[in-house]
Amino acid sequence: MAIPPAPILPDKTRQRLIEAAGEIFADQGFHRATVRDICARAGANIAAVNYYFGDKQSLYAHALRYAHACAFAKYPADMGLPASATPQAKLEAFIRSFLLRLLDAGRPAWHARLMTRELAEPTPALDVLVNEQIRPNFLALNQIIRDLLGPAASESTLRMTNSSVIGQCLFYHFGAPISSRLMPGHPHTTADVPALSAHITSLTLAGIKQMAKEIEPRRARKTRRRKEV
Amino acid sequence: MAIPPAPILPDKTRQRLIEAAGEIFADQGFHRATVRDICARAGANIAAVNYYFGDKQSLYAHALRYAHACAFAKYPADMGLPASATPQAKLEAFIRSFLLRLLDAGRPAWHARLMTRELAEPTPALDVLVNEQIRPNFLALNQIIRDLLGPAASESTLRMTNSSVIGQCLFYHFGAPISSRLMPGHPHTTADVPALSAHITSLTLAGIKQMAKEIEPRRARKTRRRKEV
DNA sequence: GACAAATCCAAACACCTGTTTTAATCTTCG
DNA sequence: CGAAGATTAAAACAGGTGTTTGGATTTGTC
Repeated sequence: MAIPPAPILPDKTRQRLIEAAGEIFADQGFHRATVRDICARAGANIAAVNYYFGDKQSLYAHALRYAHACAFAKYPADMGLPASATPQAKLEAFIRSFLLRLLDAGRPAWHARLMTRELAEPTPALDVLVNEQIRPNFLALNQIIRDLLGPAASESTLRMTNSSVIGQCLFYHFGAPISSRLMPGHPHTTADVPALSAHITSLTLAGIKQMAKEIEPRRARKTRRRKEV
Repeated sequence: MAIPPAPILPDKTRQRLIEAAGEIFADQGFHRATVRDICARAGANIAAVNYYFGDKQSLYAHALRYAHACAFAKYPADMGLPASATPQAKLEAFIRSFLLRLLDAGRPAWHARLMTRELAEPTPALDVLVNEQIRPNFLALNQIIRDLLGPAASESTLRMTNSSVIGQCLFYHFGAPISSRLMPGHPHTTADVPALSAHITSLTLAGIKQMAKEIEPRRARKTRRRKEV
């Protein structure tokens, strides 16, 4: 279960296969990527993938899980914020870590690209990924937004606001093929993350503030009079 | 250039090939889809794709363009709004038409799925699609948001707000594989579009309003005093 | 150093792919 | 009708795929 956070063990063939697979699956896709290419890049024989993983699909599943674990290890969703932080700060941290994972071009840069492919064509590996890694993250965001919206907000409002946050973040990776064609010369990197996360956070907070206001027009004045911290 | 808006000509092999191709490419992906499957579904011989389109890639390009044209013909971006409508109304129409194109499960339901795959792995066909169909739509949104933000807003603010709108919309199609696993039993259809577009519009407008306020703290009072229509 | 297990290797297997070829059939129209 | 052209059909082609095999090599352990 515990996956090494700094996984540079250049000697182990199995590990080299996982990393080569992540890289090649990410920019070729599952079907176009060939085990021959993967083994060549890993410096291993063609039979190695069968020896260590059984088949190509299983190797893919391992690569996907590994990439995600690396990305979350590098940029944890709470960015080290204490539990006592304000919901606003937590939301900003969530968004920032999300964007960093999506835009980082560092070591496991394939993480986001693998995810994109998984969304275009889900494989069985997605189910375990959602349950093991995505769901806890999702629930954390849910709680942050619930704190901001207040208890009076409906479940559907909560869900939609959730989707708005995630959608805004994802677009900076997903939409890249279109953005780069519409506006060449404006590729996004981790250097842009502070500005992007500030924008998404403030836009979302403004929306949430208005929703909260619309929802509880006849609540006790007291709760409305105290401006949020 | 003009593509028939109601393209049910059951007899023409070429047209049947395009439609079968759109369907199969959409749920198999370019590489996994086989010309044998496509021809079988179209009731044509294997050599037909070579006869009519030259090769598989060219057939794919035709199917992609056709699907997009159908979707925009069914749900035009301005939803029939007059040019004199308020920017707020135009924004709502843009978002609503966007969501309808993404969530419609009607005849060319492959449109959005083909697009998802194109984003995961762009092909040469994406370049012409962006230039012919996506760019005009993008510029229209740009203008709407510029009208809402005011002339003082920076280009980067404009771009980011743009991305926020598109990202929120796209997520309801893109994120479906994850949403359906996180929250089974809440699939989105065109029936949800009014609620979704209302949410996205109001959240975005609240964000824009606040940005406009932050940008021009020392402008002539007159422009700020008149509430927007 | 010797034995056994783990690992690696080159080759072959069985299958599926997009594409082409060659001929048969249908359509069009003088 | 009947020839010219457009369309369809069946089969084969050439290449690439994941996977398996059986033996060589390395590694770990006494």
